Amino acid sequence: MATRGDGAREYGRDSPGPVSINKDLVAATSTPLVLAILAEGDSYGYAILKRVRELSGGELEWTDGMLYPVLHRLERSGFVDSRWEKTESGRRRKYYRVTKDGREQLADERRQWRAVDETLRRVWSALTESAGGDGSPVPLPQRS
Amino acid sequence: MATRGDGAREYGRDSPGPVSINKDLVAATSTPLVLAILAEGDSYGYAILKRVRELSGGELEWTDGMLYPVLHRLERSGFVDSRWEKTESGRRRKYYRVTKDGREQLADERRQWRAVDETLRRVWSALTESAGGDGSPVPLPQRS
DNA sequence: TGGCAATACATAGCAGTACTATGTATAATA
DNA sequence: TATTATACATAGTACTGCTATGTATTGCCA
Repeated sequence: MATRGDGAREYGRDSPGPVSINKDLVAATSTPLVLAILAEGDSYGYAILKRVRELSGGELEWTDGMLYPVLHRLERSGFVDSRWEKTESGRRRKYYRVTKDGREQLADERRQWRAVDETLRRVWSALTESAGGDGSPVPLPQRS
Repeated sequence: MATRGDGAREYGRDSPGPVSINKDLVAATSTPLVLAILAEGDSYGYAILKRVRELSGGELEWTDGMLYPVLHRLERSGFVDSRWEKTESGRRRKYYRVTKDGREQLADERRQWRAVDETLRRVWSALTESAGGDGSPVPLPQRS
């Protein structure tokens, strides 16, 4: 059974603001975030989903349908490998583990993120003076 | 004439490391970065390209072929509007100006970026202890 | 005066892919 | 016995980003 379609509403309700992250940003985040979570220790799909929710304070709501393809892609790329395990209760789980290549990839993703983040901060900082720190409509400071 | 295909190499050479930002991250950056640059003041394609290079210290190398579609999309979405102008020398330029909706969108993009950035920082900070601050292979700290 | 680089904008066309919707299955719980 | 939570998987397509390519003018240098 897939999450979302109904479930998401419930969890998102009480978070500071239902920010709802756009497609592109979600896509840009998935690889570094999954690799980083796996770098904390081996894990499996469902647990990763919960960890993402936890780390983001409920702001990021990934569906299982979007996570598994990411995991498969990472495996095809050699950044993670997987093994099946069985809990005492009999439930099967596929555990993922980050490889050496995966750690290198993670380091590279961080470098990229940093480069972009610094660029954005640089251009935003100038704007911030007129805005109230974070966003909000901005009272048209232009003279042109 | 389109940039890149040869040009990029030249500019990228002396930057700290040719980071080369991946597709997804570039896609996630384009809207907030263009809107922010226009929020500094009205501008046009070629100048925006140079401003991106400048702001990123040469790390981000956008081509004109990818910028113009972004500009057109922003205009279709009502986040910017445009006007033709002519320089003294006779060269025509299309100036873009961020609209009120565009400023709201920019604020929202910043909120999203912040949410995601904080999530990544949270999970990365734990990893950083074992790594050398930024990236580099990481000496396998796991006990499992 | 010829040629190249820089400036300036535009888009066809397709390759690539992210996600929704949907499926299966078991354990726990009410 | 019905529902929720746990657990994984993928077909199919809707979407879109970018490369490659086109046009045109100005300025510079040899």
